[in-house]
Amino acid sequence: MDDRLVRSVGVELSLVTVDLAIFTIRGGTLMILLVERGEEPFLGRRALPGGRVRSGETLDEGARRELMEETGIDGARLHLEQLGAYGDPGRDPRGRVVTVAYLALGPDLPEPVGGTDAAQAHWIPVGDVLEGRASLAFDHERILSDALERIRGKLEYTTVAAAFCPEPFTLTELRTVYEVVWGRGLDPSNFRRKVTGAKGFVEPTGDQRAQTAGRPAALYRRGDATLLSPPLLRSAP
Amino acid sequence: MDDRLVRSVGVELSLVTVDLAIFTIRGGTLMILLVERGEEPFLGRRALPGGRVRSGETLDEGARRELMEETGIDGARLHLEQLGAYGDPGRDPRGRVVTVAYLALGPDLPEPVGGTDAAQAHWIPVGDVLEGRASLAFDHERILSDALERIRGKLEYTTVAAAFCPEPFTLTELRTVYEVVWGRGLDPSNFRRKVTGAKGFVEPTGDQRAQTAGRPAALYRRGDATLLSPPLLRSAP
DNA sequence: CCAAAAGTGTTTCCATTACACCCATGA
DNA sequence: TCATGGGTGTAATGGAAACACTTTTGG
Repeated sequence: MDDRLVRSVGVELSLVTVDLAIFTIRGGTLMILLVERGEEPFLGRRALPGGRVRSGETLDEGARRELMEETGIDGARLHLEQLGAYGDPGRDPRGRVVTVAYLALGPDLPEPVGGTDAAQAHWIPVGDVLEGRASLAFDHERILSDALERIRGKLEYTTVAAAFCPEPFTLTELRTVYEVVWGRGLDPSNFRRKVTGAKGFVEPTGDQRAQTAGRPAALYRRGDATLLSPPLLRSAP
Repeated sequence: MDDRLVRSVGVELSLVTVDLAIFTIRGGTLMILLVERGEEPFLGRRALPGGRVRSGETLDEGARRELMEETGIDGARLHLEQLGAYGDPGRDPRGRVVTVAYLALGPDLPEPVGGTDAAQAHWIPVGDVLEGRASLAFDHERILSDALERIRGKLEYTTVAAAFCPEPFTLTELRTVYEVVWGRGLDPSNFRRKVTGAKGFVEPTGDQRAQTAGRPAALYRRGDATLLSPPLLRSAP
């Protein structure tokens, strides 16, 4: 985008983009999907997938389209919600770019096979980014930490945790979601009571899954409820 | 904004605005600050105050500036937080306008004396709008109801309720905030225990305030804490 | 002294915690 | 039969709900 061009039209216009913070859990680790930038600025640096919003689409539609284009993931299967707008004047060296960040959660998703964009997407442990072992383009680290904080909070009073589990799932798998996101162990028996007692959180399928060892676990699918009340608090009392 | 102009520059550019949902409580009623539009589209219709984001400022700064310009309120004294971005293609008949909505809460604020804009701002009961007795421009009714739902939720697990109270305040005043926003009565004695027991929610000033009748109430000011844990749930159990 | 509003005490109830224990399966 | 993980039972804890009761003021 040419900054002079924008000034010439008389009113301040901005480029509006969507950026996606897509999370999944693989092997007991919380992962974020990042692309390697194929152009300036921040060429070669990792970034959240995203792109321009097109003229006919809503912001949500733009987010789903970018999700598909950059990662090959069908947004219909994911939990997708808006996180917020980020528009500091200095966040993009090319000029004013306002981005609307989205938060997406999905069950163990495949390693994306190069989207239509040249950029290749990869799953990276969230810890690697937050502890400084990988630095992101633009203000994407800020977006990532806001997204993570949002998830941590939402696990308390909603049923979104189930969005991380491929159906059908066991209660241990669901509990692992909480443990990985909160970085804290939960008592299996109390967790079970809470989840099965909350109407509409999970529905038993009636089937079981055999493990390599131990008693087979009952299988569940997601229920209709989205809110969890009373909440399941993360604070250790 | 001229739609053809925007198309002519080759990439999709948008007008980015901020809109403010500013709430206060006056006389036991939750009020929202609305302006009467002085220009097309929606001329004469009520709308949330707001305006264009300027090139050098952050979104937050733009929100505070518009707050000052349109209402004469100094944003430093208010709780102000971003609500989210609204960018449906049809939301403004002039073309694509993405707005970043902000939520502001303040203690019984004065009736604004006409800002720099021609539009005059007035406090309107939120109920009048939500029950259809006043209809708003653009998608501002949607923004208003999202803002209200955000406040209702935030009262549960944060101390923002105190932002509605002019300091110093009594616990009855603080409780009234909850009752007005939630539309439900709370037990005064249990409320008192909860609030005074939560570290950093309110600090006693040591003073008292005499009422027209009854025992004088102790006065408090806001404490340092922003989070309230365990939360104060709105659901009647 | 009475009404009104602030503030305290107490009992009951319910959810969560912590932890002991039982169950079902593979090796 | 033993190790392993799934699942149940239960007593102790702590917060919240309900409501009776006391205190302090103005009329």
